[in-house]
Formats: sequence, structure tokens, C-alpha cells
Amino acid sequence: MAEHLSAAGNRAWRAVALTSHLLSAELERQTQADAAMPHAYFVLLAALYEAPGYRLRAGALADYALISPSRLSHAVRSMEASGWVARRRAEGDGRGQQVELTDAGVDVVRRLAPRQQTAVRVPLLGGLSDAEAGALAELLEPLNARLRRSGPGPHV
Amino acid sequence: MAEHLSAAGNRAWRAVALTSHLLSAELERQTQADAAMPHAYFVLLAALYEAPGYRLRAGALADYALISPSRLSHAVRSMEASGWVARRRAEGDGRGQQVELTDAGVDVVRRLAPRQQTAVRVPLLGGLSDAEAGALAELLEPLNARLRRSGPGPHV
DNA sequence: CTAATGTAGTTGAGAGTTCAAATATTCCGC
DNA sequence: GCGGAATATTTGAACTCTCAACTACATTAG
Repeated sequence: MAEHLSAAGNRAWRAVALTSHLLSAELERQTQADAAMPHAYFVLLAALYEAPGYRLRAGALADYALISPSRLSHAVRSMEASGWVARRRAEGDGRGQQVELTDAGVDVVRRLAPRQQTAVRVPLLGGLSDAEAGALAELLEPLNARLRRSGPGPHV
Repeated sequence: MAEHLSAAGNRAWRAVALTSHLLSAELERQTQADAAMPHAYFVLLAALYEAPGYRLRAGALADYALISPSRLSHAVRSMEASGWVARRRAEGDGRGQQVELTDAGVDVVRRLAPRQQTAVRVPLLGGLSDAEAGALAELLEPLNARLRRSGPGPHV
């Protein structure tokens, strides 16, 4: 692989890096404004909402949300204090924890998810034709696959 | 504008959100490993490196890096403690500060920038043809423009 | 030329994230 | 089953980031 990027590659780099920066900031802003919580917490609540029984093993939740066990643990403690989730020992494995959405947690997700849609996703992507959206996904998915691989460990 | 996304739009959303998450994590990981500093600090140092005389007004630096004045102030204090930048009063306006790269700061940028290139950018984007890179940039740039507008204030 | 307003940055407190170390429980080999 | 390695999660400390005051200087109005 070459060791420098073409002009087009550099332009793409700037665009991708800027999207990443601006989008995280916007998601953070939006989630804080709507529910006074970090966006990362909303991602966790939404993941639980989609799981059967609104509950997931801690490890599975961390894997799904692509965060460290430590970060999950702190996040769960904080969300538990807010009354959005509850913890219980996992059956069959005394080491594990089940994290489960409380009724209040379910409500929060139901209230926030539509706002996320209309306040961020639609304004951002609603203007693209299906062909453009498809092309964007086709271009980004291979990048994501590469990023997933470089993530943990010194390239596994 | 519609209030929901098409299937293609949803796929694009997932891809964009995932890229944002994974890319920030990877940049953070890489910068911490290479120089034991947050990626945000490297962005600031790189911005100064490209400025005439390796120095910029604090406000200009914050605007360029798209961060709040407060965050910049904390960052500069920390980077000053690390010996990478120095502060001095701006001439002509006693309120302002000039932030300037020290020799050590220049060295850090010269050492890190190439690694950033070969460890992140090229592996990520080097596989794209110029046409693909161009298409990606063309697709993302309008999104970035929209994100910039939704950023500060309740849509200015 | 003084008071009011605006602009540039800083500060401190609170909250989230990371990293390394610790704890608890299960699994495996003998 | 018993001791050691592996797995699942927690904890604490250090650090960064955000938000809301706050300070300092500059500008404008009267």
C-alpha cells in the first residue's frame, strides 16, 4: 500500500474526519438537550430496548456498543442511579451481570428515539436519494470493517 | 422533509454513525500510543504548525479546531505544562492571547504527523480509487455543511 | 471622559472516560 | 475435588470535557 494519499484521498480524509467530529458533537448536543444524558448512554438504552426482555448480559452490551467493560460498568452505575436500568446477577454464571431496562428506561427510549430521528438523522440524510444513500453506505462499510480490525490489540 | 428515512437512508445512517464512533476511537488510540496525548491536542498542535510563525490567536485556534474557548483554554494550559506550546499576550489587543508552538511542540508534530498518515489515513483510505475517494468526499461534504449549521445555537 | 455593553479568555466544579489493578466466579488438568 | 489459569465485571485515580460564572480589556454612547 502506498505511503501517502492522492489529492482525492486527502480530500476524502478531511471530509471523513470532519464528519466524525461534527456528528459526535451534534449527537452529544442533541442528547444532552433532550434528556440531559451523554449520547453514549442513549446508545446503551437503545440497545437494551431492542434486546429480548429489555435485558442483556453486561459483556454483550459492551460488545454491541463497542465500549470497554470499564466504561460500561461506570455507565451502568450512573444510569442505575438515574433509575433507567437495573442490575441483577446472571443466572448460570455468577460472574456475570444482567443489565435490564426499567419502566422509566423504556419510557426514555420511546421518548428520545423519535427525536433523534427527526432532529438528527432526517435533516442529515433525508436529502439524499436512495441511490446516494446506498453509495455512501457502500463506501463507508469497508472503512468500518477496516476500523473494526485495527481497533483492539496491535492489529489482530 | 420526510419524517423517516428510507431503508437506504437507514443503512447510510448506521454506516456514518459507526464510522464516526470507530474513527474517533482509532484516532484516540493511535495518538495516545504514539505521544501519550489526546487526539484533540494533536489537532491543535498541527493547526499551529500550519500557521505562519507557528502561532495563532486563541480564538482563531478554537474556531479552526471547532472547539469551545473553554476547552481550548484547558487544553493550552495542559500542553503548556507539557512544554509544547507557550502563551503570550496578543499585541494590539490586551484581552487576547497568542498561542505558539515551542521547539518541542514543532518536533512532536513532525514526529506524529507521518505516523498519523501511515497508521490511520492510508490504511483507511488508501484502498479507494481516486473516483471512489472523490465520490465519498462529494457525499460527505454536504452533510458536513449541514452539521456545521446545526452546531451552535438552536439552528442559526 | 465615564458608564454601559461587548468581546477574549479563564476558572472551578461536576461528570464521563481511560487505564491499571483488584475482585469474584468458573473452568481445566491432574 | 483442588490449585491454577481464564473470564466477567468492578474500582479508583488521573485526566479531559462541559457548563456556568467570572475577570479583564476594548468599544461605544451620551
